Amino acid sequence: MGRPGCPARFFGAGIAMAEELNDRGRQILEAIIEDYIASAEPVGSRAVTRRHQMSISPATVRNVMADLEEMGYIASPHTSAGRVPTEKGYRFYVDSLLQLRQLTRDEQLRIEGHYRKRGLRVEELLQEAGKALSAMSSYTGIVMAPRFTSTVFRHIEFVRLSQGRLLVVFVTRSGLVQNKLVENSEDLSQTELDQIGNYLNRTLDGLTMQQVKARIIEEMAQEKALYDQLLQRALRLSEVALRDEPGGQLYIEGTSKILDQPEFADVEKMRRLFRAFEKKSQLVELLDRTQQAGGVQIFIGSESEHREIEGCSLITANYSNSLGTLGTLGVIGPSRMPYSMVIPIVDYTARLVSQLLESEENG
Amino acid sequence: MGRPGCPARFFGAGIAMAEELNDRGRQILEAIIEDYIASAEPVGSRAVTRRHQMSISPATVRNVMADLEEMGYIASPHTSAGRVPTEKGYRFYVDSLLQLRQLTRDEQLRIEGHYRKRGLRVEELLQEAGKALSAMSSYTGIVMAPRFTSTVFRHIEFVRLSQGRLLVVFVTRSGLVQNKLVENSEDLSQTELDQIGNYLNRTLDGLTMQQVKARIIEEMAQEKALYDQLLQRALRLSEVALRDEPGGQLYIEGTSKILDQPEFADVEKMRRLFRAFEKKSQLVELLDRTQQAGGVQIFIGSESEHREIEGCSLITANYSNSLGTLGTLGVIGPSRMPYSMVIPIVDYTARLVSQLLESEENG
DNA sequence: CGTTAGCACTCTCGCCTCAGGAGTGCTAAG
DNA sequence: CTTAGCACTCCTGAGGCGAGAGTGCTAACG
Repeated sequence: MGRPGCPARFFGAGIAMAEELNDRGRQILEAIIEDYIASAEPVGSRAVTRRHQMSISPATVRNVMADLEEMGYIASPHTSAGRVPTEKGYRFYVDSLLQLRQLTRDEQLRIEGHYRKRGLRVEELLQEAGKALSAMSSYTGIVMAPRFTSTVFRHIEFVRLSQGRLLVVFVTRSGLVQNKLVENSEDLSQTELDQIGNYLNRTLDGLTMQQVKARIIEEMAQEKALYDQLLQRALRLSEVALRDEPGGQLYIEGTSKILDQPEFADVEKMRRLFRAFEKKSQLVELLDRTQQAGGVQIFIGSESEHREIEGCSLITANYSNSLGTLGTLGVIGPSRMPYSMVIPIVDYTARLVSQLLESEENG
Repeated sequence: MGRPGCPARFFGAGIAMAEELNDRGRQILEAIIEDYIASAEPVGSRAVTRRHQMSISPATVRNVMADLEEMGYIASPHTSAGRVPTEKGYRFYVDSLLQLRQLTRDEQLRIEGHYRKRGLRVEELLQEAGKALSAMSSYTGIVMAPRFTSTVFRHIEFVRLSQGRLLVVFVTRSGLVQNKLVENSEDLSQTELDQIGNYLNRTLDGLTMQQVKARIIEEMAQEKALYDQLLQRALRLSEVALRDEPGGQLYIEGTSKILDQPEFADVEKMRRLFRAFEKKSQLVELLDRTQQAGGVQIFIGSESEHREIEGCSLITANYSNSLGTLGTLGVIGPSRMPYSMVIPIVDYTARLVSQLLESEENG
């Protein structure tokens, strides 16, 4: 990333493909894809020669295009239209042909401008990131809040709401607040809850949530818990509170940008996509899968195995702190997307968000 | 509400109109509107006589329709199409003609079913309400979280994040959690913050946020604050924390339902509407205005003074606790909407949410 | 005087045709 | 292997046409 002039390699693979294609083939495929990205219209053989000043005739291009079609990189909507890239075509383009643009200083500043406001809470920061992604790319921005397990414990608080019902409030070191309702058969007074809270705050400060969980299970197994009622209660309560962690909050910004894309003039396609936006769980699952790998990842169309986002691509990157990956953010738009532009935007945003969160943690 | 067979009167007014129209005129207007609501297609004179078994001829109906058109209740898209209700027509219908349906027991149960899950936090409850509204009405559900000022203070907590930056977490009695980042020139230790928190929790429990604010200002004016450093800090901190209250969170559910409506086959209209959904601030403002009045309120088209939702109607009701109005919820859909059905749904949901929140508060 | 039947008129909509244009694949020549 | 030429296919938009729906007007009717 950030090395202009150097083709990148992304999630998914087109290893064998490179062999099949000679230099001219690649060049023509690139021309077709870039023209199509720019115009959203099928690209004919003449357009290729004209726009890219190649020293070959349209007829030659046609021969090559026929080969490309047979290999599955492009397809024609009907006999006498030009050619349109297939998913395989985009994949090859992204893996082997794409020259990433360097963001200009001005673009960087525009992205950073979204975070200028003082006193942004983490939630607001993430939402702003979504807006920034959308505004810069003209597509839909997606930001997944940090996975709970990867955050660092800072504070816990138990608030008694009513008989047996209490609210557990967690604060992470970066200032992310999450809360959970717990129904507890044993009705503890607020004073008792405060004691428990104090104990846990003293004990757990600075651990990751994962470590917190491990610690609690470990301590529960130890014998001394049996004799110390406060400890016992504290462990039981926090175990319940941590049992099923809150699902990663998802921020989706700029959905209306999708309406501007010509490929979604078809209402049915659009409806599917919007349904997908509403059913966030699937997206969360998809984004979750990207968390293993680092760097920028690209899903093209059906590679994501979600039919709802047919014809769409998803570009994601992780943001992280010194301890590791926190969450994922990215852009979703039509497969016909200026990757050379959007990829650096996503990449830069991820770095920026990482930085900002890091600085929040360290003040 | 809930008195079937009894025309209702809603926000906005058609006072003088009732005089202009004789019984037959009303009957025909009602027939036109109901047919149009059912079919989304212009209604002709024959359709009126046929579907509603009137003992008058189409020619007579035509005469009446011409009058209705002149009075501005209906309009024709072009010379030889049927008639379509105007905003004024809908308004008159809603104010004077509409017979509200009683929800069946089954429908009530279906609404209630959305809240069956145990351990719903307030945030989740409100989101579920949005989903329920959308699912029951087939339009878009909107729920505005309680205005901060009208909630009841339960707990406050200050968490030090880093040098001079701290997070204030409020919990309301119903279990709503809100947090705010405060930059404080004086760097207080966590122990000091805890002291301050304890003090405020003892002092403010059970007051509404409005009262809390008043109390703080009052105490700040008193002399004793000058001599007690803890008190002084507590007051100053909480004043900062309360300074500009967090804007009411807005839950919008079921936006994709809009895509199913024939009136939004026009992409441009749809785009405007989705933009409006994204710019939540306008909607919040609109909903805010409804908070003064009680009961169910109806905005038809441009009555809301927001061009974005042209062709749409908004049906809202407040939910409340024993102390007064908390927030607003409702449904947004095309003006061509089965009001007799949607109004009871909104009304019932508002009552249900009020009840559920009330029971949360009292356990 | 209100109501109704009849009728000419208007407008939309779907369907067809037709010409123009774009782009292809094939063939044969360079 | 490349290229020019050409016949062919298919989409697109314009224009024309008939069917259908619905209207407004007029004149007759009770």
